[in-house]
Amino acid sequence: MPECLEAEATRVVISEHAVGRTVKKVEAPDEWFLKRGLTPALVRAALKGETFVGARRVGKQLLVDTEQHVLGLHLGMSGRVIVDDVAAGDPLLYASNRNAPEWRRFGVRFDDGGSLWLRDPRRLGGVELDPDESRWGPDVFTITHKQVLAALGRSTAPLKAVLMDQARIAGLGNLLTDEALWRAKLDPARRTNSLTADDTVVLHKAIRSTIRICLKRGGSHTGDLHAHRERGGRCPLDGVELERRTVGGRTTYSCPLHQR
DNA sequence: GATGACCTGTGA
DNA sequence: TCACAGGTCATC
Repeated sequence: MPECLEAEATRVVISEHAVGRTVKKVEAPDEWFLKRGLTPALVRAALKGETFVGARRVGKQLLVDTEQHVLGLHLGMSGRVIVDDVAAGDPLLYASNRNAPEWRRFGVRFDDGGSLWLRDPRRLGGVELDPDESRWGPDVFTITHKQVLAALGRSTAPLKAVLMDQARIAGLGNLLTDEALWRAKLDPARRTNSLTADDTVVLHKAIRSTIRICLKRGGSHTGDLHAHRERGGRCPLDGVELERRTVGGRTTYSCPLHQR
Protein backbone atom coordinates (compact mmCIF):
# COMPACT_ATOMS: atom_id res chain seq x y z
CA MET A 1 0.00 0.00 0.00
CA PRO A 2 2.52 2.44 0.92
CA GLU A 3 3.43 5.56 -0.90
CA CYS A 4 4.22 8.71 1.02
CA LEU A 5 0.63 9.16 2.23
CA GLU A 6 0.53 5.78 3.94
CA ALA A 7 4.00 6.39 5.32
CA GLU A 8 2.75 9.70 6.71
CA ALA A 9 -0.24 8.06 8.36
CA THR A 10 2.18 5.60 9.90
CA ARG A 11 4.46 8.40 11.05
CA VAL A 12 1.55 10.04 12.85
CA VAL A 13 0.68 6.82 14.63
CA ILE A 14 4.26 6.31 15.73
CA SER A 15 4.53 9.93 16.80
CA GLU A 16 1.33 9.81 18.82
CA HIS A 17 1.62 6.33 20.28
CA ALA A 18 5.26 5.25 20.35
CA VAL A 19 7.29 8.40 20.93
CA GLY A 20 8.24 8.82 24.55
CA ARG A 21 8.35 5.10 25.18
CA THR A 22 11.43 3.06 25.99
CA VAL A 23 12.58 -0.11 24.28
CA LYS A 24 12.90 -3.09 26.53
CA LYS A 25 13.39 -5.79 23.92
CA VAL A 26 14.01 -5.97 20.18
CA GLU A 27 12.36 -8.68 18.13
CA ALA A 28 13.99 -9.52 14.81
CA PRO A 29 12.60 -12.90 13.83
CA ASP A 30 13.27 -12.37 10.12
CA GLU A 31 16.91 -11.65 9.47
CA TRP A 32 16.23 -11.05 5.79
CA PHE A 33 14.29 -7.99 6.85
CA LEU A 34 17.38 -6.31 8.31
CA LYS A 35 19.10 -4.35 5.55
CA ARG A 36 22.57 -3.01 4.80
CA GLY A 37 24.50 -5.34 7.02
CA LEU A 38 22.28 -4.95 10.06
CA THR A 39 22.06 -8.02 12.30
CA PRO A 40 19.76 -8.92 15.18
CA ALA A 41 22.64 -8.49 17.60
CA LEU A 42 23.54 -5.05 16.27
CA VAL A 43 20.02 -3.70 16.28
CA ARG A 44 19.38 -5.15 19.71
CA ALA A 45 22.51 -3.54 21.11
CA ALA A 46 21.64 -0.20 19.51
CA LEU A 47 18.03 0.03 20.61
CA LYS A 48 17.77 -1.73 23.93
CA GLY A 49 17.07 0.83 26.62
CA GLU A 50 16.65 3.63 24.08
CA THR A 51 13.67 5.95 24.22
CA PHE A 52 11.87 6.97 21.03
CA VAL A 53 12.11 10.74 20.85
CA GLY A 54 10.59 11.53 17.46
CA ALA A 55 9.14 10.15 14.25
CA ARG A 56 10.02 11.60 10.87
CA ARG A 57 9.34 10.69 7.27
CA VAL A 58 11.26 11.34 4.09
CA GLY A 59 9.19 10.27 1.13
CA LYS A 60 8.21 6.68 1.82
CA GLN A 61 10.92 6.18 4.41
CA LEU A 62 10.07 6.29 8.10
CA LEU A 63 12.72 7.49 10.52
CA VAL A 64 12.28 6.89 14.21
CA ASP A 65 14.68 8.96 16.28
CA THR A 66 15.96 7.47 19.49
CA GLU A 67 18.41 9.15 21.84
CA GLN A 68 21.46 7.85 20.03
CA HIS A 69 20.26 6.29 16.82
CA VAL A 70 17.83 6.53 13.96
CA LEU A 71 15.70 3.51 13.20
CA GLY A 72 14.70 3.36 9.54
CA LEU A 73 11.50 1.51 8.72
CA HIS A 74 10.36 0.84 5.18
CA LEU A 75 6.94 -0.56 4.37
CA GLY A 76 7.79 -2.01 0.96
CA MET A 77 4.69 -2.99 -0.96
CA SER A 78 2.66 -4.52 1.83
CA GLY A 79 4.01 -3.34 5.15
CA ARG A 80 2.09 -1.85 8.05
CA VAL A 81 3.12 -0.69 11.47
CA ILE A 82 1.14 -1.90 14.43
CA VAL A 83 1.47 -0.16 17.79
CA ASP A 84 -0.04 -1.96 20.76
CA ASP A 85 -1.84 -4.27 18.32
CA VAL A 86 -3.61 -1.39 16.57
CA ALA A 87 -2.77 -0.97 12.90
CA ALA A 88 -1.67 2.35 11.47
CA GLY A 89 -3.45 3.78 8.50
CA ASP A 90 -6.57 2.77 6.71
CA PRO A 91 -8.69 0.49 8.89
CA LEU A 92 -10.66 -0.83 5.93
CA LEU A 93 -7.60 -2.08 4.15
CA TYR A 94 -6.31 -3.50 7.36
CA ALA A 95 -9.55 -5.33 7.96
CA SER A 96 -9.23 -7.12 4.64
CA ASN A 97 -5.93 -8.58 5.76
CA ARG A 98 -5.68 -11.44 8.10
CA ASN A 99 -3.58 -10.68 11.11
CA ALA A 100 -1.10 -13.46 10.76
CA PRO A 101 1.56 -13.48 13.47
CA GLU A 102 4.08 -14.93 11.04
CA TRP A 103 3.92 -11.69 9.05
CA ARG A 104 5.58 -9.84 11.89
CA ARG A 105 9.05 -9.13 10.53
CA PHE A 106 10.44 -6.76 13.13
CA GLY A 107 9.33 -5.27 16.40
CA VAL A 108 10.18 -3.73 19.70
CA ARG A 109 8.62 -4.33 23.07
CA PHE A 110 8.39 -1.31 25.34
CA ASP A 111 9.13 -1.34 29.04
CA ASP A 112 5.48 -0.43 29.71
CA GLY A 113 4.33 -3.71 28.19
CA GLY A 114 3.24 -2.43 24.77
CA SER A 115 4.87 -3.08 21.43
CA LEU A 116 5.51 -1.81 17.93
CA TRP A 117 5.57 -4.27 15.05
CA LEU A 118 6.23 -4.02 11.36
CA ARG A 119 4.02 -6.54 9.61
CA ASP A 120 4.81 -7.24 5.97
CA PRO A 121 3.43 -10.30 4.18
CA ARG A 122 5.57 -9.85 1.09
CA ARG A 123 8.80 -9.07 2.92
CA LEU A 124 9.73 -6.29 0.51
CA GLY A 125 10.03 -3.74 3.28
CA GLY A 126 12.96 -3.54 5.62
CA VAL A 127 14.68 -2.13 8.65
CA GLU A 128 17.96 -0.30 8.81
CA LEU A 129 19.92 1.55 11.43
CA ASP A 130 21.19 5.10 11.03
CA PRO A 131 20.35 5.30 7.33
CA ASP A 132 22.18 7.70 5.06
CA GLU A 133 19.47 10.29 4.63
CA SER A 134 21.26 12.01 1.77
CA ARG A 135 20.08 9.35 -0.61
CA TRP A 136 16.59 10.84 -0.75
CA GLY A 137 15.59 13.95 -2.62
CA PRO A 138 13.32 16.66 -1.23
CA ASP A 139 10.08 15.37 0.24
CA VAL A 140 7.09 15.64 -2.06
CA PHE A 141 4.86 17.08 0.68
CA THR A 142 6.74 20.35 0.71
CA ILE A 143 8.41 20.41 -2.68
CA THR A 144 8.81 23.78 -4.37
CA HIS A 145 8.72 24.59 -8.05
CA LYS A 146 12.43 25.27 -7.92
CA GLN A 147 13.03 21.81 -6.48
CA VAL A 148 10.88 20.27 -9.18
CA LEU A 149 13.00 22.00 -11.79
CA ALA A 150 16.15 20.69 -10.15
CA ALA A 151 14.70 17.18 -9.99
CA LEU A 152 13.79 17.17 -13.66
CA GLY A 153 17.18 18.50 -14.67
CA ARG A 154 17.98 17.80 -18.29
CA SER A 155 16.93 14.18 -18.10
CA THR A 156 15.87 12.46 -21.28
CA ALA A 157 14.10 9.71 -19.32
CA PRO A 158 10.33 9.33 -19.35
CA LEU A 159 8.77 11.89 -17.04
CA LYS A 160 7.17 9.24 -14.86
CA ALA A 161 10.48 7.47 -14.26
CA VAL A 162 12.05 10.72 -13.10
CA LEU A 163 9.18 11.57 -10.76
CA MET A 164 9.36 8.13 -9.14
CA ASP A 165 13.13 8.31 -8.64
CA GLN A 166 13.39 8.70 -4.87
CA ALA A 167 16.77 10.36 -5.14
CA ARG A 168 15.20 13.17 -7.16
CA ILE A 169 11.86 13.53 -5.35
CA ALA A 170 11.08 11.44 -2.29
CA GLY A 171 7.59 10.07 -1.92
CA LEU A 172 5.90 9.59 -5.27
CA GLY A 173 4.98 6.00 -6.11
CA ASN A 174 3.13 4.42 -8.96
CA LEU A 175 -0.41 5.54 -8.14
CA LEU A 176 0.30 9.08 -7.05
CA THR A 177 2.54 9.66 -10.06
CA ASP A 178 -0.15 8.52 -12.48
CA GLU A 179 -2.66 10.73 -10.67
CA ALA A 180 -0.40 13.79 -10.71
CA LEU A 181 0.41 13.37 -14.40
CA TRP A 182 -3.24 12.89 -15.21
CA ARG A 183 -4.04 16.13 -13.39
CA ALA A 184 -1.14 17.91 -15.07
CA LYS A 185 -2.34 16.69 -18.49
CA LEU A 186 1.13 15.35 -19.20
CA ASP A 187 2.01 12.07 -20.86
CA PRO A 188 3.93 9.79 -18.44
CA ALA A 189 6.19 8.67 -21.28
CA ARG A 190 7.04 12.19 -22.34
CA ARG A 191 10.76 12.91 -22.45
CA THR A 192 11.46 14.93 -19.34
CA ASN A 193 13.61 17.51 -21.09
CA SER A 194 10.82 18.28 -23.53
CA LEU A 195 8.74 20.05 -20.87
CA THR A 196 8.25 23.77 -21.28
CA ALA A 197 8.57 26.18 -18.39
CA ASP A 198 4.79 26.37 -18.24
CA ASP A 199 4.58 22.57 -18.13
CA THR A 200 6.79 22.49 -15.06
CA VAL A 201 4.57 25.00 -13.29
CA VAL A 202 1.49 22.92 -14.07
CA LEU A 203 3.28 19.77 -13.00
CA HIS A 204 4.35 21.26 -9.70
CA LYS A 205 0.79 22.39 -8.97
CA ALA A 206 -0.58 18.98 -9.91
CA ILE A 207 1.85 17.22 -7.60
CA ARG A 208 0.91 19.52 -4.76
CA SER A 209 -2.83 19.15 -5.32
CA THR A 210 -2.55 15.38 -5.68
CA ILE A 211 -0.80 15.14 -2.33
CA ARG A 212 -3.14 17.55 -0.60
CA ILE A 213 -6.33 15.98 -1.91
CA CYS A 214 -5.36 12.34 -1.53
CA LEU A 215 -3.98 12.99 1.94
CA LYS A 216 -7.31 14.48 2.94
CA ARG A 217 -9.21 11.60 1.35
CA GLY A 218 -7.06 9.04 3.08
CA GLY A 219 -4.48 7.46 0.81
CA SER A 220 -2.80 6.82 -2.51
CA HIS A 221 -5.78 4.88 -3.81
CA THR A 222 -8.19 7.83 -3.46
CA GLY A 223 -7.23 9.75 -6.59
CA ASP A 224 -9.78 10.58 -9.28
CA LEU A 225 -7.95 8.41 -11.79
CA HIS A 226 -7.60 5.45 -9.50
CA ALA A 227 -11.19 4.21 -9.70
CA HIS A 228 -10.70 3.81 -13.44
CA ARG A 229 -7.33 2.09 -13.25
CA GLU A 230 -8.33 -1.17 -14.84
CA ARG A 231 -8.24 -2.67 -18.29
CA GLY A 232 -10.85 -0.90 -20.39
CA GLY A 233 -11.22 1.88 -17.82
CA ARG A 234 -12.25 5.27 -19.12
CA CYS A 235 -10.83 8.69 -18.40
CA PRO A 236 -13.11 10.35 -15.82
CA LEU A 237 -12.37 13.69 -17.47
CA ASP A 238 -13.36 13.04 -21.05
CA GLY A 239 -14.57 9.46 -21.28
CA VAL A 240 -12.09 7.92 -23.71
CA GLU A 241 -10.51 4.57 -22.92
CA LEU A 242 -7.39 4.87 -20.83
CA GLU A 243 -4.10 3.66 -22.20
CA ARG A 244 -2.42 0.90 -20.22
CA ARG A 245 1.30 0.34 -20.68
CA THR A 246 4.56 0.00 -18.85
CA VAL A 247 6.44 3.21 -18.22
CA GLY A 248 9.44 3.43 -15.95
CA GLY A 249 9.00 -0.26 -15.28
CA ARG A 250 5.55 0.11 -13.76
CA THR A 251 2.02 -0.45 -14.99
CA THR A 252 0.82 2.95 -16.10
CA TYR A 253 -2.62 4.29 -16.90
CA SER A 254 -3.02 7.54 -18.78
CA CYS A 255 -5.48 9.33 -21.02
CA PRO A 256 -4.37 9.33 -24.66
CA LEU A 257 -6.60 12.32 -25.35
CA HIS A 258 -5.74 14.91 -22.76
CA GLN A 259 -2.31 13.85 -21.51
CA ARG A 260 0.33 15.11 -23.92
C1' DG B 1 17.35 3.35 -19.16
C1' DA B 2 14.89 -0.92 -19.45
C1' DT B 3 14.63 -5.46 -17.41
C1' DG B 4 14.45 -8.85 -14.22
C1' DA B 5 15.11 -10.06 -9.46
C1' DC B 6 13.64 -10.04 -4.79
C1' DC B 7 9.04 -12.39 -1.90
C1' DT B 8 4.40 -13.77 -1.06
C1' DG B 9 -0.57 -12.97 -1.11
C1' DT B 10 -4.88 -12.19 -3.60
C1' DG B 11 -8.33 -12.66 -6.89
C1' DA B 12 -9.93 -13.71 -11.49
C1' DT C 1 -3.32 -21.75 -12.47
C1' DC C 2 -2.03 -17.34 -13.63
C1' DA C 3 -1.58 -12.45 -13.74
C1' DC C 4 -0.84 -8.93 -10.90
C1' DA C 5 0.37 -6.06 -6.83
C1' DG C 6 0.94 1.03 -3.93
C1' DG C 7 8.82 -0.67 -3.84
C1' DT C 8 13.61 -1.09 -4.42
C1' DC C 9 17.95 -3.10 -6.18
C1' DA C 10 21.41 -5.13 -9.26
C1' DT C 11 22.59 -5.96 -13.93
C1' DC C 12 22.72 -5.88 -18.85
